[in-house]
Amino acid sequence: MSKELSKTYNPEENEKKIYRKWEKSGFFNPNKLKLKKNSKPYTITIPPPNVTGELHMGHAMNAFIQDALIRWKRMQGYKTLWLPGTDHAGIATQNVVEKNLKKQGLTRHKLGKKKLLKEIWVWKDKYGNLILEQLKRLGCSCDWSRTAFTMDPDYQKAVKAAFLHFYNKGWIYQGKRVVNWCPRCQTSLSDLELEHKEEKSHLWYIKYPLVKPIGTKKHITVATTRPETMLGDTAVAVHPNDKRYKKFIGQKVILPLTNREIPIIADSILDPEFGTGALKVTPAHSMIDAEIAEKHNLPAIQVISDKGRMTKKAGHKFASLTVLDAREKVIKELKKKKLLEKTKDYTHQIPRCYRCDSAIEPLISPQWFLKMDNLANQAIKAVKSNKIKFHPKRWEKVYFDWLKNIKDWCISRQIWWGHQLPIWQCQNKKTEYFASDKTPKECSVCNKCKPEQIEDVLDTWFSSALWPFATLGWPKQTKDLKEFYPTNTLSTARDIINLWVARMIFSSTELIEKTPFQDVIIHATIFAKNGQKMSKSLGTGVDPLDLIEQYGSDATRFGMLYQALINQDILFSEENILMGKKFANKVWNASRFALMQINKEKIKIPDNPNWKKTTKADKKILKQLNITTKKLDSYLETFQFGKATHLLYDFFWHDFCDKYIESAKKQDNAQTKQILAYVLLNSLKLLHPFMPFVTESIYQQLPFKEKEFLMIENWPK
RNA sequence: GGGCAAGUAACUCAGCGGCUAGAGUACUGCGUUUACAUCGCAGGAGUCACAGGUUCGAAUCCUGUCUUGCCCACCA
Repeated sequence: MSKELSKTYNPEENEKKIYRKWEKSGFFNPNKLKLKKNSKPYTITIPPPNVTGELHMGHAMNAFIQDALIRWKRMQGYKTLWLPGTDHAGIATQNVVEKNLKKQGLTRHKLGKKKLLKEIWVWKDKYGNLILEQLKRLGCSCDWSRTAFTMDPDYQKAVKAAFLHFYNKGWIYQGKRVVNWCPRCQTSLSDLELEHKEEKSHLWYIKYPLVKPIGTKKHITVATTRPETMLGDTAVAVHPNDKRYKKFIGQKVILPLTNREIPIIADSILDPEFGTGALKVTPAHSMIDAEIAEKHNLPAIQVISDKGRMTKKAGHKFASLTVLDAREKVIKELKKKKLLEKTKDYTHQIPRCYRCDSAIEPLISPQWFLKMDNLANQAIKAVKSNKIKFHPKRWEKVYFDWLKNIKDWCISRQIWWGHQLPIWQCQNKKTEYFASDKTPKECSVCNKCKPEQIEDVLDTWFSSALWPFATLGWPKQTKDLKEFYPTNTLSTARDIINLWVARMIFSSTELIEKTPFQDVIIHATIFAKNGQKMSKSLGTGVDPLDLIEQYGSDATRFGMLYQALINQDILFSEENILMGKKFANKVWNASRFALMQINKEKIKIPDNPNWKKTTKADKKILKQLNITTKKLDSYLETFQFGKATHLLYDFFWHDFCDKYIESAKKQDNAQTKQILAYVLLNSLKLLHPFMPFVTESIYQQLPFKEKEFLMIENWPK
């Protein structure tokens, strides 16, 4: 009863209670909604957080956006499904568990594969759903009965089905290529899994003596940032039009420290401006060098191992040294031989593992690739044709730029946690493989041996790419898939536009021949107030759950969405959350006042009111309510959450509280109270997607109408 | 090297051709009027990064410059 309403709004008390009621009601589940006959579905699948994860501000922002949308649509009468779940997040999760084991003095190799996987599953069960619990504190109205995980048994079937589809099309192949190798994680990585960091280093100028001197020239000088790789050089390359080197082309040099003879070749890929214009070619340890080597048919000599140490092929002096030690030694030796011409300071971007920050070692190694040309075109088409729209539109450029210059996707990883490739190796002919989604009874290569499945697992994004449809049951033609697919809206962060969004799009167009969603919202990234990335170690990180504890969930949501304008960055300021808290309190108190009036007189609110004899103030507020409703819809249709919250704030605080409530105090007649109640009820509806808890909690106090939940009330028109 | 975005009050941001450039926070003063001091009223606070240009009129459009952040890229 209203008498019991406290003078100030107490979120802590209300929020947990209300959430429990919602869950109990079952209305998060679309099948339990009471709907009109022809109601259309509206589906969002959540970007599945990693099972390593804790909720950060980006998650919170995204969750608020999705929940606001789904609540709005639910009230509009759609059959709404917001499907939650988590991602096994291959390398990321394995690394976290390995780190944990390290504390106990264990490594994955000591433990072995079976035990490590067991450990990871234990970890997943313990912490994996933590983030989903946290989403409940944010008020997310997900259908928890459909919670999915990217390694569920059904999901595994989807992954195999997708893989076999690509395989049978001939798009999956094995290749020996230079890949990004993380010596710590002991696996290959895709280009998107790298982080480039600036590093101060040197450019070393090394003299390679000519076999036959040309005039006074006794050597050719190459410039390199990685002198240790010279031990694996198989050529020196110059630009064909470079006048300085024309007569060198076709000659040979003696590779210092190894005394191998290697040719001087010409390739137009070179930049004559860089260094000396002559490039040492190390096909086993550089992508560009491998490309040159392929054209010129040069051999590759692997001098660095997958552990990041020099191999025997580097020569006995260097074998088993770390890369950095080898570098030092090479330079020392060169100096001794007077073959080091000079050293220059040089700053460059070096690639690092996005999960463990180790320096990446380009390494030649056998890997599995997915051909991208056809798939990339499908992805381009889906957006060019406007079947999928990005909001804001500018992000389409990022998407197109990547797809236009795409390379084949290296999908194999040498870790243990993930979906093992359904590829089997013939034990008689070890270079022969075949694919099968079940353990094969016999070898389809030799028909004799017992084939073995290869150890590699899939890039974690291969399975994430199937998320919107695998969670609904694909490849089975389930009821859910028929009803809720394609989904409507995807909301996510800009850093996974290519890593994830693009791959979902082509996976869907290829496997299901439908685009997976219509609208892609790329929400602003949240930075600390100083403009830097939020970081725990720098103490600039903000935990959304701390905010919720301090200000309440509604306040946090409202304050954050208030900042969600079309910008691409948000410098987080807590003042906005404070504003949200004050606003929640204002809503609470305006309602408290209205309730006092209404309760006295047992007011009923007509659904389609036909007011008699309205005053100027009455007319004004009713008109403003109408305008606000229409504007709000138009903002939400274009995903402008910031504008929506600004609008509601101004309407409720200034038009309704400051003006109308004040004049209502003076008017004091039965109809005024009805109007007061009517405007309040409709305001609560409009506010609900942005402040679900406090609005629901007030709604539960309203003395009129048969009612269940504000969550499923009719959206005002 | 290429791209994107941003520079407006002390802070975080609106405004994007025409009202004395606005909001929240912070600040100052005054307020116990049947919701709310998490409030109300009033107030101070800004060469709208800089320089040119278009226009009757520019924070807003164009050109250039500077500063900052982010992304992409095989310059060894």
